[in-house]
Amino acid sequence: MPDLSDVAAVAGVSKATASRALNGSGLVAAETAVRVVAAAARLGYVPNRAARELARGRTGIIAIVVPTLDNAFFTPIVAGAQARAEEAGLQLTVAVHALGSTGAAERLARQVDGFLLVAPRDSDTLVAATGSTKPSVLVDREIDGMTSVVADTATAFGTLTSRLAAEGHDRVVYVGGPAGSWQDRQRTAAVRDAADRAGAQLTVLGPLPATFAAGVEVTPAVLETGATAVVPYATSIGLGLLLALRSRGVEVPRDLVVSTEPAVIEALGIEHTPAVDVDGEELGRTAMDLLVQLLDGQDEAGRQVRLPVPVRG
Amino acid sequence: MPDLSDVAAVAGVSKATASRALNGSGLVAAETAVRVVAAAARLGYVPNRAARELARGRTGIIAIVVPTLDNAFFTPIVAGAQARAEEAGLQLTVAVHALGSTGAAERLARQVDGFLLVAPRDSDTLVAATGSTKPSVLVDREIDGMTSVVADTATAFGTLTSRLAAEGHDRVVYVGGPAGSWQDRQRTAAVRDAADRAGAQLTVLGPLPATFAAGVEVTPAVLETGATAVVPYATSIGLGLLLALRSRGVEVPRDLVVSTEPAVIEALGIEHTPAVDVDGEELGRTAMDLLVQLLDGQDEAGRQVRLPVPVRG
DNA sequence: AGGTCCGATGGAACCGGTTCCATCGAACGA
DNA sequence: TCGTTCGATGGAACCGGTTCCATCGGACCT
Repeated sequence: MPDLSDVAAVAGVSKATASRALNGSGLVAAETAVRVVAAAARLGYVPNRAARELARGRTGIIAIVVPTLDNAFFTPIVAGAQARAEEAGLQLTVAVHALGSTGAAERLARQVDGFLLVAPRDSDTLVAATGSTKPSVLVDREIDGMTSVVADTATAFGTLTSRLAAEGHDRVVYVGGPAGSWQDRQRTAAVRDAADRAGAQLTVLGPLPATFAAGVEVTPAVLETGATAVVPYATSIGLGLLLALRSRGVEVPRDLVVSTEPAVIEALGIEHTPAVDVDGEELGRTAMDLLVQLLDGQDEAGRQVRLPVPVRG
Repeated sequence: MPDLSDVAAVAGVSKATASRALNGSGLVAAETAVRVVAAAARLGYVPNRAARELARGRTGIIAIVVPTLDNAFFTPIVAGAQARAEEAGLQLTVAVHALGSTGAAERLARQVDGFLLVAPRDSDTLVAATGSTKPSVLVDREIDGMTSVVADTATAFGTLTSRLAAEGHDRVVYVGGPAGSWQDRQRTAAVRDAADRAGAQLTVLGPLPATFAAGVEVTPAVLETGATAVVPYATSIGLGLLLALRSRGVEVPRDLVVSTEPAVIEALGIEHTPAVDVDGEELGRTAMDLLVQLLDGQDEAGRQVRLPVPVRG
């Protein structure tokens, strides 16, 4: 395995210069830099991560903490963050719900440069505590003083509800998401507000996990309300609902309107069913961008970004 | 931040002894060890990962390479592997489909101690090449000479097909999985074999991605075959199929039998629909166990484990 | 009682980079 | 023309552990 000394020797310079040349510090003469880079390429030199970490005092690793992997909503976020991390020369390690477990977050904090906290369901104080150990960016949750990026689904859910009401649905059900979910609280408030404003009657069900099975299971409760439109917290719930409704012979969207993922609605040939469309990858990318800026000291903690969410259909 | 020297100083021993005591090498006097451990605890000492890696020449990181995160089947595998990794004091980093992309696998290889290659869809030679850079365990694929663990779904799919045929279904459709999938090849062969043996007519559709949307989209083709039973490659495909069939007024399982995830079948109140039940977490755990044994030199590469897969319903 | 062997421990080299500080030469100004 | 300054480079310390090798003292053997 070639070594920095090997590269330096081949290029005819010292380790110090070789290091500077390869990291683009700009303090090396242009032609020297070229020579070093060429030598590195020829030898197939790959820097030793551990040595670099030790010398720099930084790990180059970012932890992305998600509450669960069950929810398909999180995977595009991870993918988006991953893509940006790679561009920035950072590694991403996925941790599932480390905040609650005793000491896990503290231990993790020593091994990473920063956190991406995705939709944590813990208390504000606990989240803030974790966030203060290392530069952190919140995703899909806002807490004063912490940098965050959220999909503005609350507004979208409000719009959706207003539109349904305008189309004549005067009894609406909102099927809520996981307990402790900040987004669920925002959406519930927005839906309630829109329903009140339009004079529609609203029933709120939940909390329940954002899974297909939960959607299937909640169906009887939904039908009991006598509502003609359903707004589910997540796509997965909506799909379970849809399948269970069809299985019971309820025609969608004639008898009941369910809003869910546009792609599936289209594939099923359902028309006139409005739905919200969240771009998870964009969320992940933005979060990582914000974190990189924090790490570089280009930005102070506390910035709050809201990505607009279109309502389609 | 307390240092190993600090711990040593407090315990009244040298760095060397402190190191040995904390790593349980057994070469330290019992009482000395106790003293060191106590000192470390009191100071809140946490070893510096980078320094340890550099000195040991090992990273303590395992990469789990999955072809995509779209497929819900992979998340329990990751979760299972993660759990075992934690127990073994290893970190797990998730990489999406790094094998194909140029040089990505080589770069990754330098930063990890081993690979968990989950259902890779590349050629045998490419997979073997990656596997030879570091100790590796294949999941849901077998290649001669490489350690692997697979869910024996081929047998389960065969059993399933036989059972369907025995129940009177003489026209069966197998809806195949992703292109290049080893499991898909195994299952196709097993299903074909069982169908032939039972004298049933078999149509094979695919390849297609293991997604809900794909299940919805393939439905017309399934109905065209005139079959009375469908065996889908994955649960997600089965669910899409189920929803689309119900949407078209096809009664399941009266008019058509679809085999998919037991939990959902139960929730929908469908009876008499056999299905295979893969334990992804177990797969992940076993894979990590095998890898740990490889790393410890307790085992030679090449061992092949097959986990039995029950057919339920 | 003297020599040998072994267990416990300390000193120091080493892993492979980064970066501070010193040095050197050339260009520039007086 | 000589001194000053600045850019480029090299030497060496350092990051924080691990581990080889040497040392030391006590128990055991003859």
